[in-house]
Formats: sequence, structure tokens, C-alpha cells
Amino acid sequence: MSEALRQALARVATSMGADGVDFVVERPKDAGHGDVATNLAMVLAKVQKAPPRAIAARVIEALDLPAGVVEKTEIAGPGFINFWLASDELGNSLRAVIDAGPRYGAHDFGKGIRVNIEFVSANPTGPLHVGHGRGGALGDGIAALLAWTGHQVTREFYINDAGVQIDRVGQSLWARVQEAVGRPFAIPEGGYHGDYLKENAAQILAREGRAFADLPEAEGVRRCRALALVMQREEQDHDLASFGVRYDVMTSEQAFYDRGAIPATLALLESRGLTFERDGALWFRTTDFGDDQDRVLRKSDGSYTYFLPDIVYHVDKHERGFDRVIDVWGADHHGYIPRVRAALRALGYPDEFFDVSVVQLVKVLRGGAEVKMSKRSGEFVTLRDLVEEVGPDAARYFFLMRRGDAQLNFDLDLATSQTDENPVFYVQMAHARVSGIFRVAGVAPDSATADVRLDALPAPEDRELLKKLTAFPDVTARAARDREPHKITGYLEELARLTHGWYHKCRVLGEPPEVERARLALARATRIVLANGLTLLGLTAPDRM
RNA sequence: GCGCCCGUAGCUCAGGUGGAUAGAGCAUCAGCCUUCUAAGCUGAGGGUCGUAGGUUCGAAUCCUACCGGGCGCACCA
Repeated sequence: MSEALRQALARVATSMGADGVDFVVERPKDAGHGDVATNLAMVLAKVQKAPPRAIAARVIEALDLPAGVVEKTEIAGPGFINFWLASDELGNSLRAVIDAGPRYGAHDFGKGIRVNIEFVSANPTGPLHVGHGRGGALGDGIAALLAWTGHQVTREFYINDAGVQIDRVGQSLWARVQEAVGRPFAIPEGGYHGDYLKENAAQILAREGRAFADLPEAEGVRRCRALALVMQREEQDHDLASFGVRYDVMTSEQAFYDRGAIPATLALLESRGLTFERDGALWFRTTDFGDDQDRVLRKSDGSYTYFLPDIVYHVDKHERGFDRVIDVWGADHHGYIPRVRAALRALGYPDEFFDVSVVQLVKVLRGGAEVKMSKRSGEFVTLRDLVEEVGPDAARYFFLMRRGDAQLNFDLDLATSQTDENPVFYVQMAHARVSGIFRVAGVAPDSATADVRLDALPAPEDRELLKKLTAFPDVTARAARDREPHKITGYLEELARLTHGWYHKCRVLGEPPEVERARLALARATRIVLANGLTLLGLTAPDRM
């Protein structure tokens, strides 16, 4: 509805000789400033060198709007123009919510844009930790936002199954197998000490028999390597699934080696003159493309650095036809961004092709003190422990409620509390309460129709709640554009607060028939928006709690 | 030393591409209340937006320097 207003204002700007000026049409924070406001007059004042308030008067004079949209206009403060929308307009917005239903808040501005979002991509060397959980929630949340705004989204997990880390897991697991049959054993230098490998060793012996431990060491290690890979990947998938995260594509690093993509890409880089040799190693001239130093692709011992397969991987994504790729990385990898960006720039990809969302550390707190580790991993809190303790909804919500690039305190006491201090509980409770109205009335929410008289919503709380509902599409658009799911949780908490207040103040059932009908429609619309926000973030919207 | 992120109320944090008196929750204080599901509701106090400059009609927001915290600066992955 503010779009029509924006266009009308743009026409005025053009007629006043300021075609294409950049001005804002917004919902004022303060209800005393109307339903919609613009700074157009102040922007024009700069161009026209005239007092903003005088310009504002001329803008209002020239404004050509259809009848029945705006009820009142005023000039305020330094030169803002505030608009109060007519009641029919609010009635229309109630209808818009109910008509769109589960699609209310969706957009199509991303139509035709193919986006690949890769997240978690944990090494298959052990359990996932809470940082992976945050990456999973954020990646999945961004993916959902992009899908909600019409983008064609692929969720992807990259398996680092080719490096030395996985070799060490194989050696460590073989050591655990030896330990399990009572022989001397040693976890190798740089190996993995967590208890989970003892569990895996026991599983292998149970399945393959004790003779497995008698294999020649080289073969035993090789088989352990393959088995560990499968077992750890299964565990990770299980943990992610129990957390509500699923992938469209799993990509194996090893597969790039197997099909010869590594030397092929290397040859491409060399043929384009992007490389040089120094000290027996082959370097990528990334400084020519914005990096602060050149980077090694092939070490002097002939093996590749991790950088090269990573370039190959991004080239692969490009060749698969994606317009954009978004990588969700932990903060400890942020220094890696410039070199990857430089490499892709060198290959001629547009800068907007590649972007990284960085997730900062998660600090887990219980009783105000930091929880440092869980027994099974031996060194960190696992995602599994966290989800088992607080449940998938609270886990996801807490991971999403802060912007990704700020550190997060995950308060276990708060996440498990059944009070309104717990934001997940508070938002879900709002949905349950509104649902409860229909349960008590003995009617389905869908039976409440939008053909109601708006003046049958007499309380200020009615109007405030309705206005908040109409803001949801803007919130989803901004959250998607900025890739910030926390904007949704913040909105949901505000909406839940208004919903609880409305619920408390405004009775629905037993009111005069006109009012009851109108409030049932408002309750239905509120339920729709709360549910859409929650499901968008991968959370449940319970009808009772 | 260099780079990235962060610094907003006692605490945890929001603050559209610069806009109107900087917001919310918790905590504190003062009243009220027990109702379609929560021990709930209403109000109050509390801020030099890390510091100092700059840009502008206007800066928490943009620029510069500095201070404090986190992370990263491999022929590791």
C-alpha cells in the first residue's frame, strides 16, 4: 500500500524537476507520526535550496492520489510529511493477510536468481559442536529467507574427505581398534582423542568380528579411514536432521581429485598467466586481485594446498549455473575470504557471485558460568548435547536471534525455561493463545473471514496489532536482502508482545457479534503471521502448549 | 605490526540506504489484578550511543585517529 504512495511521490519529484531523487518512505517508529512518512521534502530542499517545510506544502499540493487511501496528511518536524491511511486501507491489509495465508510475507523479487548456500561443511572427523549448530541454523535460515523471496535455492554441504585430517582419523580409529582388543596402541601425532572413536571401534569389531584387528596395519588403517568417514558423516547428518537441517546437495572433495579436476583447474590458471614459481612452489598472483599477499597453490613437495581444491570447488559451483554462492564460515576462517574472492575475480566472475556470511563464536552458559566441554568430544560442547537439552526449536531460535557477526551467549537456563523471559516460549505461546481462542469458540480459524467492518475493532490495541501485521512483508524483504534472520526473530518478539497485550485487553468471544467477528478475523490474521514467521525459521507453531 | 568483527541503560541486545524526543526484554522502584492458557497488568527511574576530531540543515549510523575486547595473519586444513 505504501508502494502506490511512493510512486505518487516520485511523480511529484519529477514534476518538480528532481527526477530520480533518493527519498525514503517509511513507517514511523512513533505512532504520533502517522502510518507512513517520507523525507522527500527535505531531500528536495537540498536540491532546490528552499525551506523544507515550504517544499513539503508544495509536494502535498501536487500529490495526486486515488481517493480513499489517505485520510490525513501533515507536515511535521524539520519537514517530514506524515500520512494517516484511511480505515478501508487497513481493512484491505487485513484481507491481504488472510487471502495470502501461509504465503503472506513471501515475495518474488528473487525470481530467476539461482543461489547456492553452503554451510556447516564440518570435517568428517568428529561430532558437530555448537558453532556448527549456529552455522547450520544461520545457513538454513538465510536459505529459507531467500526461498521466501523467490530465489531458487540450493542447500549444500561440502565434505572435506581428501585431506590429511581424514587420514589421521583413520589412524586414530585403528589405534582404538587395537585398544579395544587389549593391545598396545598410540593415537598418532595430531590425531583424534575423543571417546566417539572408541564407540566407532566397538561398532566395527561387533560388525566385522575380532579378526578385523588382525589385519595388516596398512590395510587396517585404510579401512578404518573409509569406515570413519561413513560413520562420522552419518552422525553429522543425524544431528543436523534432528535439528531440522537438511541438504539438497552433498559435495565430496575427493570426487574432484578422482575426476582430475584439480590439475585441470591448475592448468587453466597457469594458461591465463595467473601463477608463478618461487622457491620450488607454484603461487597464485592473488595480490593482483585484492589480496594482501600471494598464495601457494602447489607446495615445493608437489602436494597441493587446501586453497587449490577450494578454488576448484567454487569453479564447480559456477559451472553448475549458480548466479550467486553464499558460504557460511566460522569467524576463524574470515581471513581466508580475500584470497578466495581474489581467485574468483581473477577468473572473471562478477564480485556479487561470491559472498561469505561469517558466524562468530558461541559461548554456552549455565548458571551464569561458561560450559566448556562435553564428555564425548573431549574438548567442546556438542550440538547433540545442546539439542537434547533444550530441544530443536529453542536451539534454532537462540542461534538465530543475534546477528551472525556478533558473538552469541547461549544461556541454557533461559532456553529451557517455560516463562515469558524465554523468547521462543513467548512467541510460541502467543501463537498457542490465539489458536486457543478458536478452540474455545469451537470453530476452525479458517472460518473467520475478512469481510468485517474495521470500525468494529474499537480498541487502540486492535489497530496497533493490525498495523504490526502489515509490516511483516517489509521485514521478510529486509531480512532476506541483508541475510539477517535475526530481523525475523526480533519482529516476532515485538508481534508476540502486542499479541499478548491485545489478548489481555481485548476480549474476542462474547463481545457484540460485529466485534467478535472482526476480532476473530484479526486473531486469524495474527495466527497466520506468527506461524509464517516461525515456520520460515524452521520452528514449530504449536496450537497449545 | 597488519587485516576483519564488536563496543548503545546495571545485564542481554534491537536500532531500513544519515532523519523527528536513541528503543525492547531482564533487573530495580511504585501501584493494580487474578480474566478466551503463562505469577499477569500499568507506570517510573536509568544513556556524554568507547574517546577525540571531521563531513552536513541533521550523525549511534558516513570519514580519520586513538582506546578496549574477540578472531585471523602457514609451502595447515
